[in-house]
Amino acid sequence: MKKKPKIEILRHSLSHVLASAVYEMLPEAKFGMGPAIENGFYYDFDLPRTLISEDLEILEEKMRRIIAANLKFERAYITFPEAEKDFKKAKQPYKIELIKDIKKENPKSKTISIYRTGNFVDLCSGPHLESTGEINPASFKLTKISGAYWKGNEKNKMLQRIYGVAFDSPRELRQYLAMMQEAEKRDHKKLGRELDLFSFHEESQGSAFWHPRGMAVWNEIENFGKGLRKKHGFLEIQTPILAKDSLWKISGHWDHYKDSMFHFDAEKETYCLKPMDCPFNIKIYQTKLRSYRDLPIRYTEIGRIMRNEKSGELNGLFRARYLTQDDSHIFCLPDQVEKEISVLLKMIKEYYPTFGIEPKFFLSTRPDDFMGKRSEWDLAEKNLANALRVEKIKYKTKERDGAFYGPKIDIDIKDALGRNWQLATIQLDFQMPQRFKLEYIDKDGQKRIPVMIHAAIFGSFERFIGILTEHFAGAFPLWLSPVQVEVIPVSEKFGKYATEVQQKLSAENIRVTMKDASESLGKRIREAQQEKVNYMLIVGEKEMKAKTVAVRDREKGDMGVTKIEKFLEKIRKEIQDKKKYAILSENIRLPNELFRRRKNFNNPRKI
RNA sequence: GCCGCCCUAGCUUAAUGGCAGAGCAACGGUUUUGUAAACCGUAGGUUGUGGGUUCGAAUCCGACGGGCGGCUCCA
Repeated sequence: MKKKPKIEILRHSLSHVLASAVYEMLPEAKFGMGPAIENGFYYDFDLPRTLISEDLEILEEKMRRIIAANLKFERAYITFPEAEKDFKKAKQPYKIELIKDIKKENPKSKTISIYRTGNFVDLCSGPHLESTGEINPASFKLTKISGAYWKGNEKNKMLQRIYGVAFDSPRELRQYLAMMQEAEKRDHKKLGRELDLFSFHEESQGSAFWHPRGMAVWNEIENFGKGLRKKHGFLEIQTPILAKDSLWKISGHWDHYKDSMFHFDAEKETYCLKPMDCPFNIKIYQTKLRSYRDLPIRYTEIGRIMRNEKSGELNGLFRARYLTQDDSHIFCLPDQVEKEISVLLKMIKEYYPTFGIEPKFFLSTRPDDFMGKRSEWDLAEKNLANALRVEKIKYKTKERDGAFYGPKIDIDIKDALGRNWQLATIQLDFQMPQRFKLEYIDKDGQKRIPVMIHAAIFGSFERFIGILTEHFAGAFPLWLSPVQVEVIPVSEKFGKYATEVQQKLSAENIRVTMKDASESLGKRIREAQQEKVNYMLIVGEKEMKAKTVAVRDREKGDMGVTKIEKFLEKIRKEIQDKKKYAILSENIRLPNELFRRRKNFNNPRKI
């Protein structure tokens, strides 16, 4: 068995200490589970009263006292009947349930492990530290209270969960807390407002309103994605947003997702706003008889879809009710599957590095509510795994996380706060073609059923732009930037020349603005910096006479004077290269690194 | 949807049961600026909405709306 890293043992031990402190405060507490997690730990309790945030301070204090008392984590093994008896006596129904579960999973094992510290005893597989004294009392902190369903099941009772963060040293804890504070500054909802990219309104919950500057980013991404698809033989289509329920009944979505589909009745029919594009793509496939020679057919669509996500699940651009997918559907022969998947994987490998984002691959396997035959699923999962192997892609498996109609390869990425979000997805589907009775005429003149592949390269425009905004902390690389250049005349006398410069750039499709001289030069530069404009062109007496511009780089500051044509040439190349700022491109994977760099990098002078 | 927290001007916020106040932004004027905040003034509020408690509510209580952090879900 792999030995657990020390930090994990520390975190796990702290969850035990937390439970012990809760026991001290509320002896009638019923205990759930308390594991170590990334950056810390939590413990679930069924308590006689609701916790408030002051309770966290009290509990922290109690924990510190337990640590100071240097109590031993005493381990003992007792038999299952003994365990059941003891925890029954202690009125711990959740522990009894756990004991029964463990017995069921390990019918051969005779004993079960418990831990004692002071007069608190908990069921726990360990390992823990030797004693509480090994914990540095300044290297952990209780952070939040939330609800959590017992065993993660919505139908079970909701328990109160206490979260804590913990590190080896107080220094690391301080770093982590500071980093989270920094991360809040790059929250896409905040930056979206500050940079005038998009807004949300209570009348249209969960749906972004895109402002002109946000559309600049959107359009660049759209064009980039379309270009990539065109290169790989995809044909663009567009389908409606509305269809009768009959279509969704055939596809199976009605049965699986009726509650989270928007639908309404009109003229004795029920209509649904589309939560998916696939059935519509299928309708286009079905408009003629297809030959094996026609396959693969690769459709791509900017799909505007609506899902009635539960209100508590919404989260800015990351989880929206109205979203826009960069959707693709491939209809192919069974022996073309692996190659098609490979092409999609290649596209993903080509796409993400452009933004300095490293995709993390997951293979999601057959869920419990799957449709179709096990043998088809086994084959589909094998196809996906093979394609991943051929492309030499490292991946992890997400057991039972596939779509109801097929297994999938997902690409996840972390946001500024370290939360994972799914972006790309490739789904292999033998079910929809059967349900919709799709066919093609094979070599031998027989009708056969094609295979369908669903894929999105970056998932949704909304989520992807949200991730990008946080990734770059709003300082977009030139090709994506809402405002690429701002012309700033030193005084009104040079307004005419500044306009001339602006027009010259604008004619080259550069996104350029100009600020007239009603404010001081310093202030206008400051504003442009805050708007994260990539280049400022300052023009005055000297520049006007010599037909030059003084270039100020958003990151590097004053870059000296140059001819307009020369500047144009430089940025044209920078845009073409989709050059990214190295400093900002790696931050998502390296939180500590990020914090250090941000300090140096985002350097508005202290005012 | 569930648990907890939050909502004061466009933004950031002050006032914790007793006159809703400031900074930035906006607008008007003066200034015409050389690389991160010129100066003076004006306007902007049913304190998310609608109830209750109170002599008196931004403040206390419950309802609704919206948001945030979790949970659940994510085709």
